[in-house]
Amino acid sequence: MKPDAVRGHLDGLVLAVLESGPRHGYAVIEALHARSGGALDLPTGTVYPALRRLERAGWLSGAWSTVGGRERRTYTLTRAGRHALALQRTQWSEFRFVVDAVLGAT
Amino acid sequence: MKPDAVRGHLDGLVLAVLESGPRHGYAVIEALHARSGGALDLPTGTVYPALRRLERAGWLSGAWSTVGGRERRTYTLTRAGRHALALQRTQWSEFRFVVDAVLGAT
DNA sequence: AATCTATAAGTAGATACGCTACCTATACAT
DNA sequence: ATGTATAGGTAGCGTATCTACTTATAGATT
Repeated sequence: MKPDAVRGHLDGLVLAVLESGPRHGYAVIEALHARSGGALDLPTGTVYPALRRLERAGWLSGAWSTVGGRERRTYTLTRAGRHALALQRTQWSEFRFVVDAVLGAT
Repeated sequence: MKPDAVRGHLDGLVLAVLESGPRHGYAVIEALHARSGGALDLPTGTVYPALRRLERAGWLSGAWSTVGGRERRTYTLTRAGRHALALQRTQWSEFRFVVDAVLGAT
């Protein structure tokens, strides 16, 4: 997987793994890794800023807690986030269709 | 189609429309538009620099000609370009699979 | 005791690339 | 004379992702 491929699609991916329940950043990275069959191994420097960005956008709400002596920031999908996720899915669907058509996905 | 979606995938799209034969830049834009069912309407400021970049990479070879009083730069897919296109296709295939898996393309 | 690994959060800065907004020019239709 | 389609291009912006780094705790290993 070339580095820049996820660009423009990361938001949807992050929102999707938070759909099944709240997670903290590190767990989001692990979930992306797991659900992609190991293909996605995104660095913290990519995911943490993305989570903050999505929080600023009102799609996630973040809350601090302490678990096992470690600080965690747990993110929960907001109602707006659910709508955003739905939009991301339709946009992905359209994009996939377009690229398939042009690329000649035989 | 949101602006940045094609990022990281444009090269493959351009190479793909040149697979069926040489085209000049303007015709590449039109071909992308047509083959995407109108979804892709990429500005010259996106496509022209991309063509130059692909030429520098050795994937295209460009040549000037004059048709109907207008200057044209016609781009032809090189052998390396064909290999690059094949690679782009497999990478797209993988990427699509991964995003589908994470996004839960139900 | 010291070191390593896993877990957990983050920031700073660089890079790349697509986009916006321009400019130039010819042919042809209005 | 103006507008539209065709054809080429550049300059600079924005920003999302990546690289590389820091800080910290818990537990395992040496």
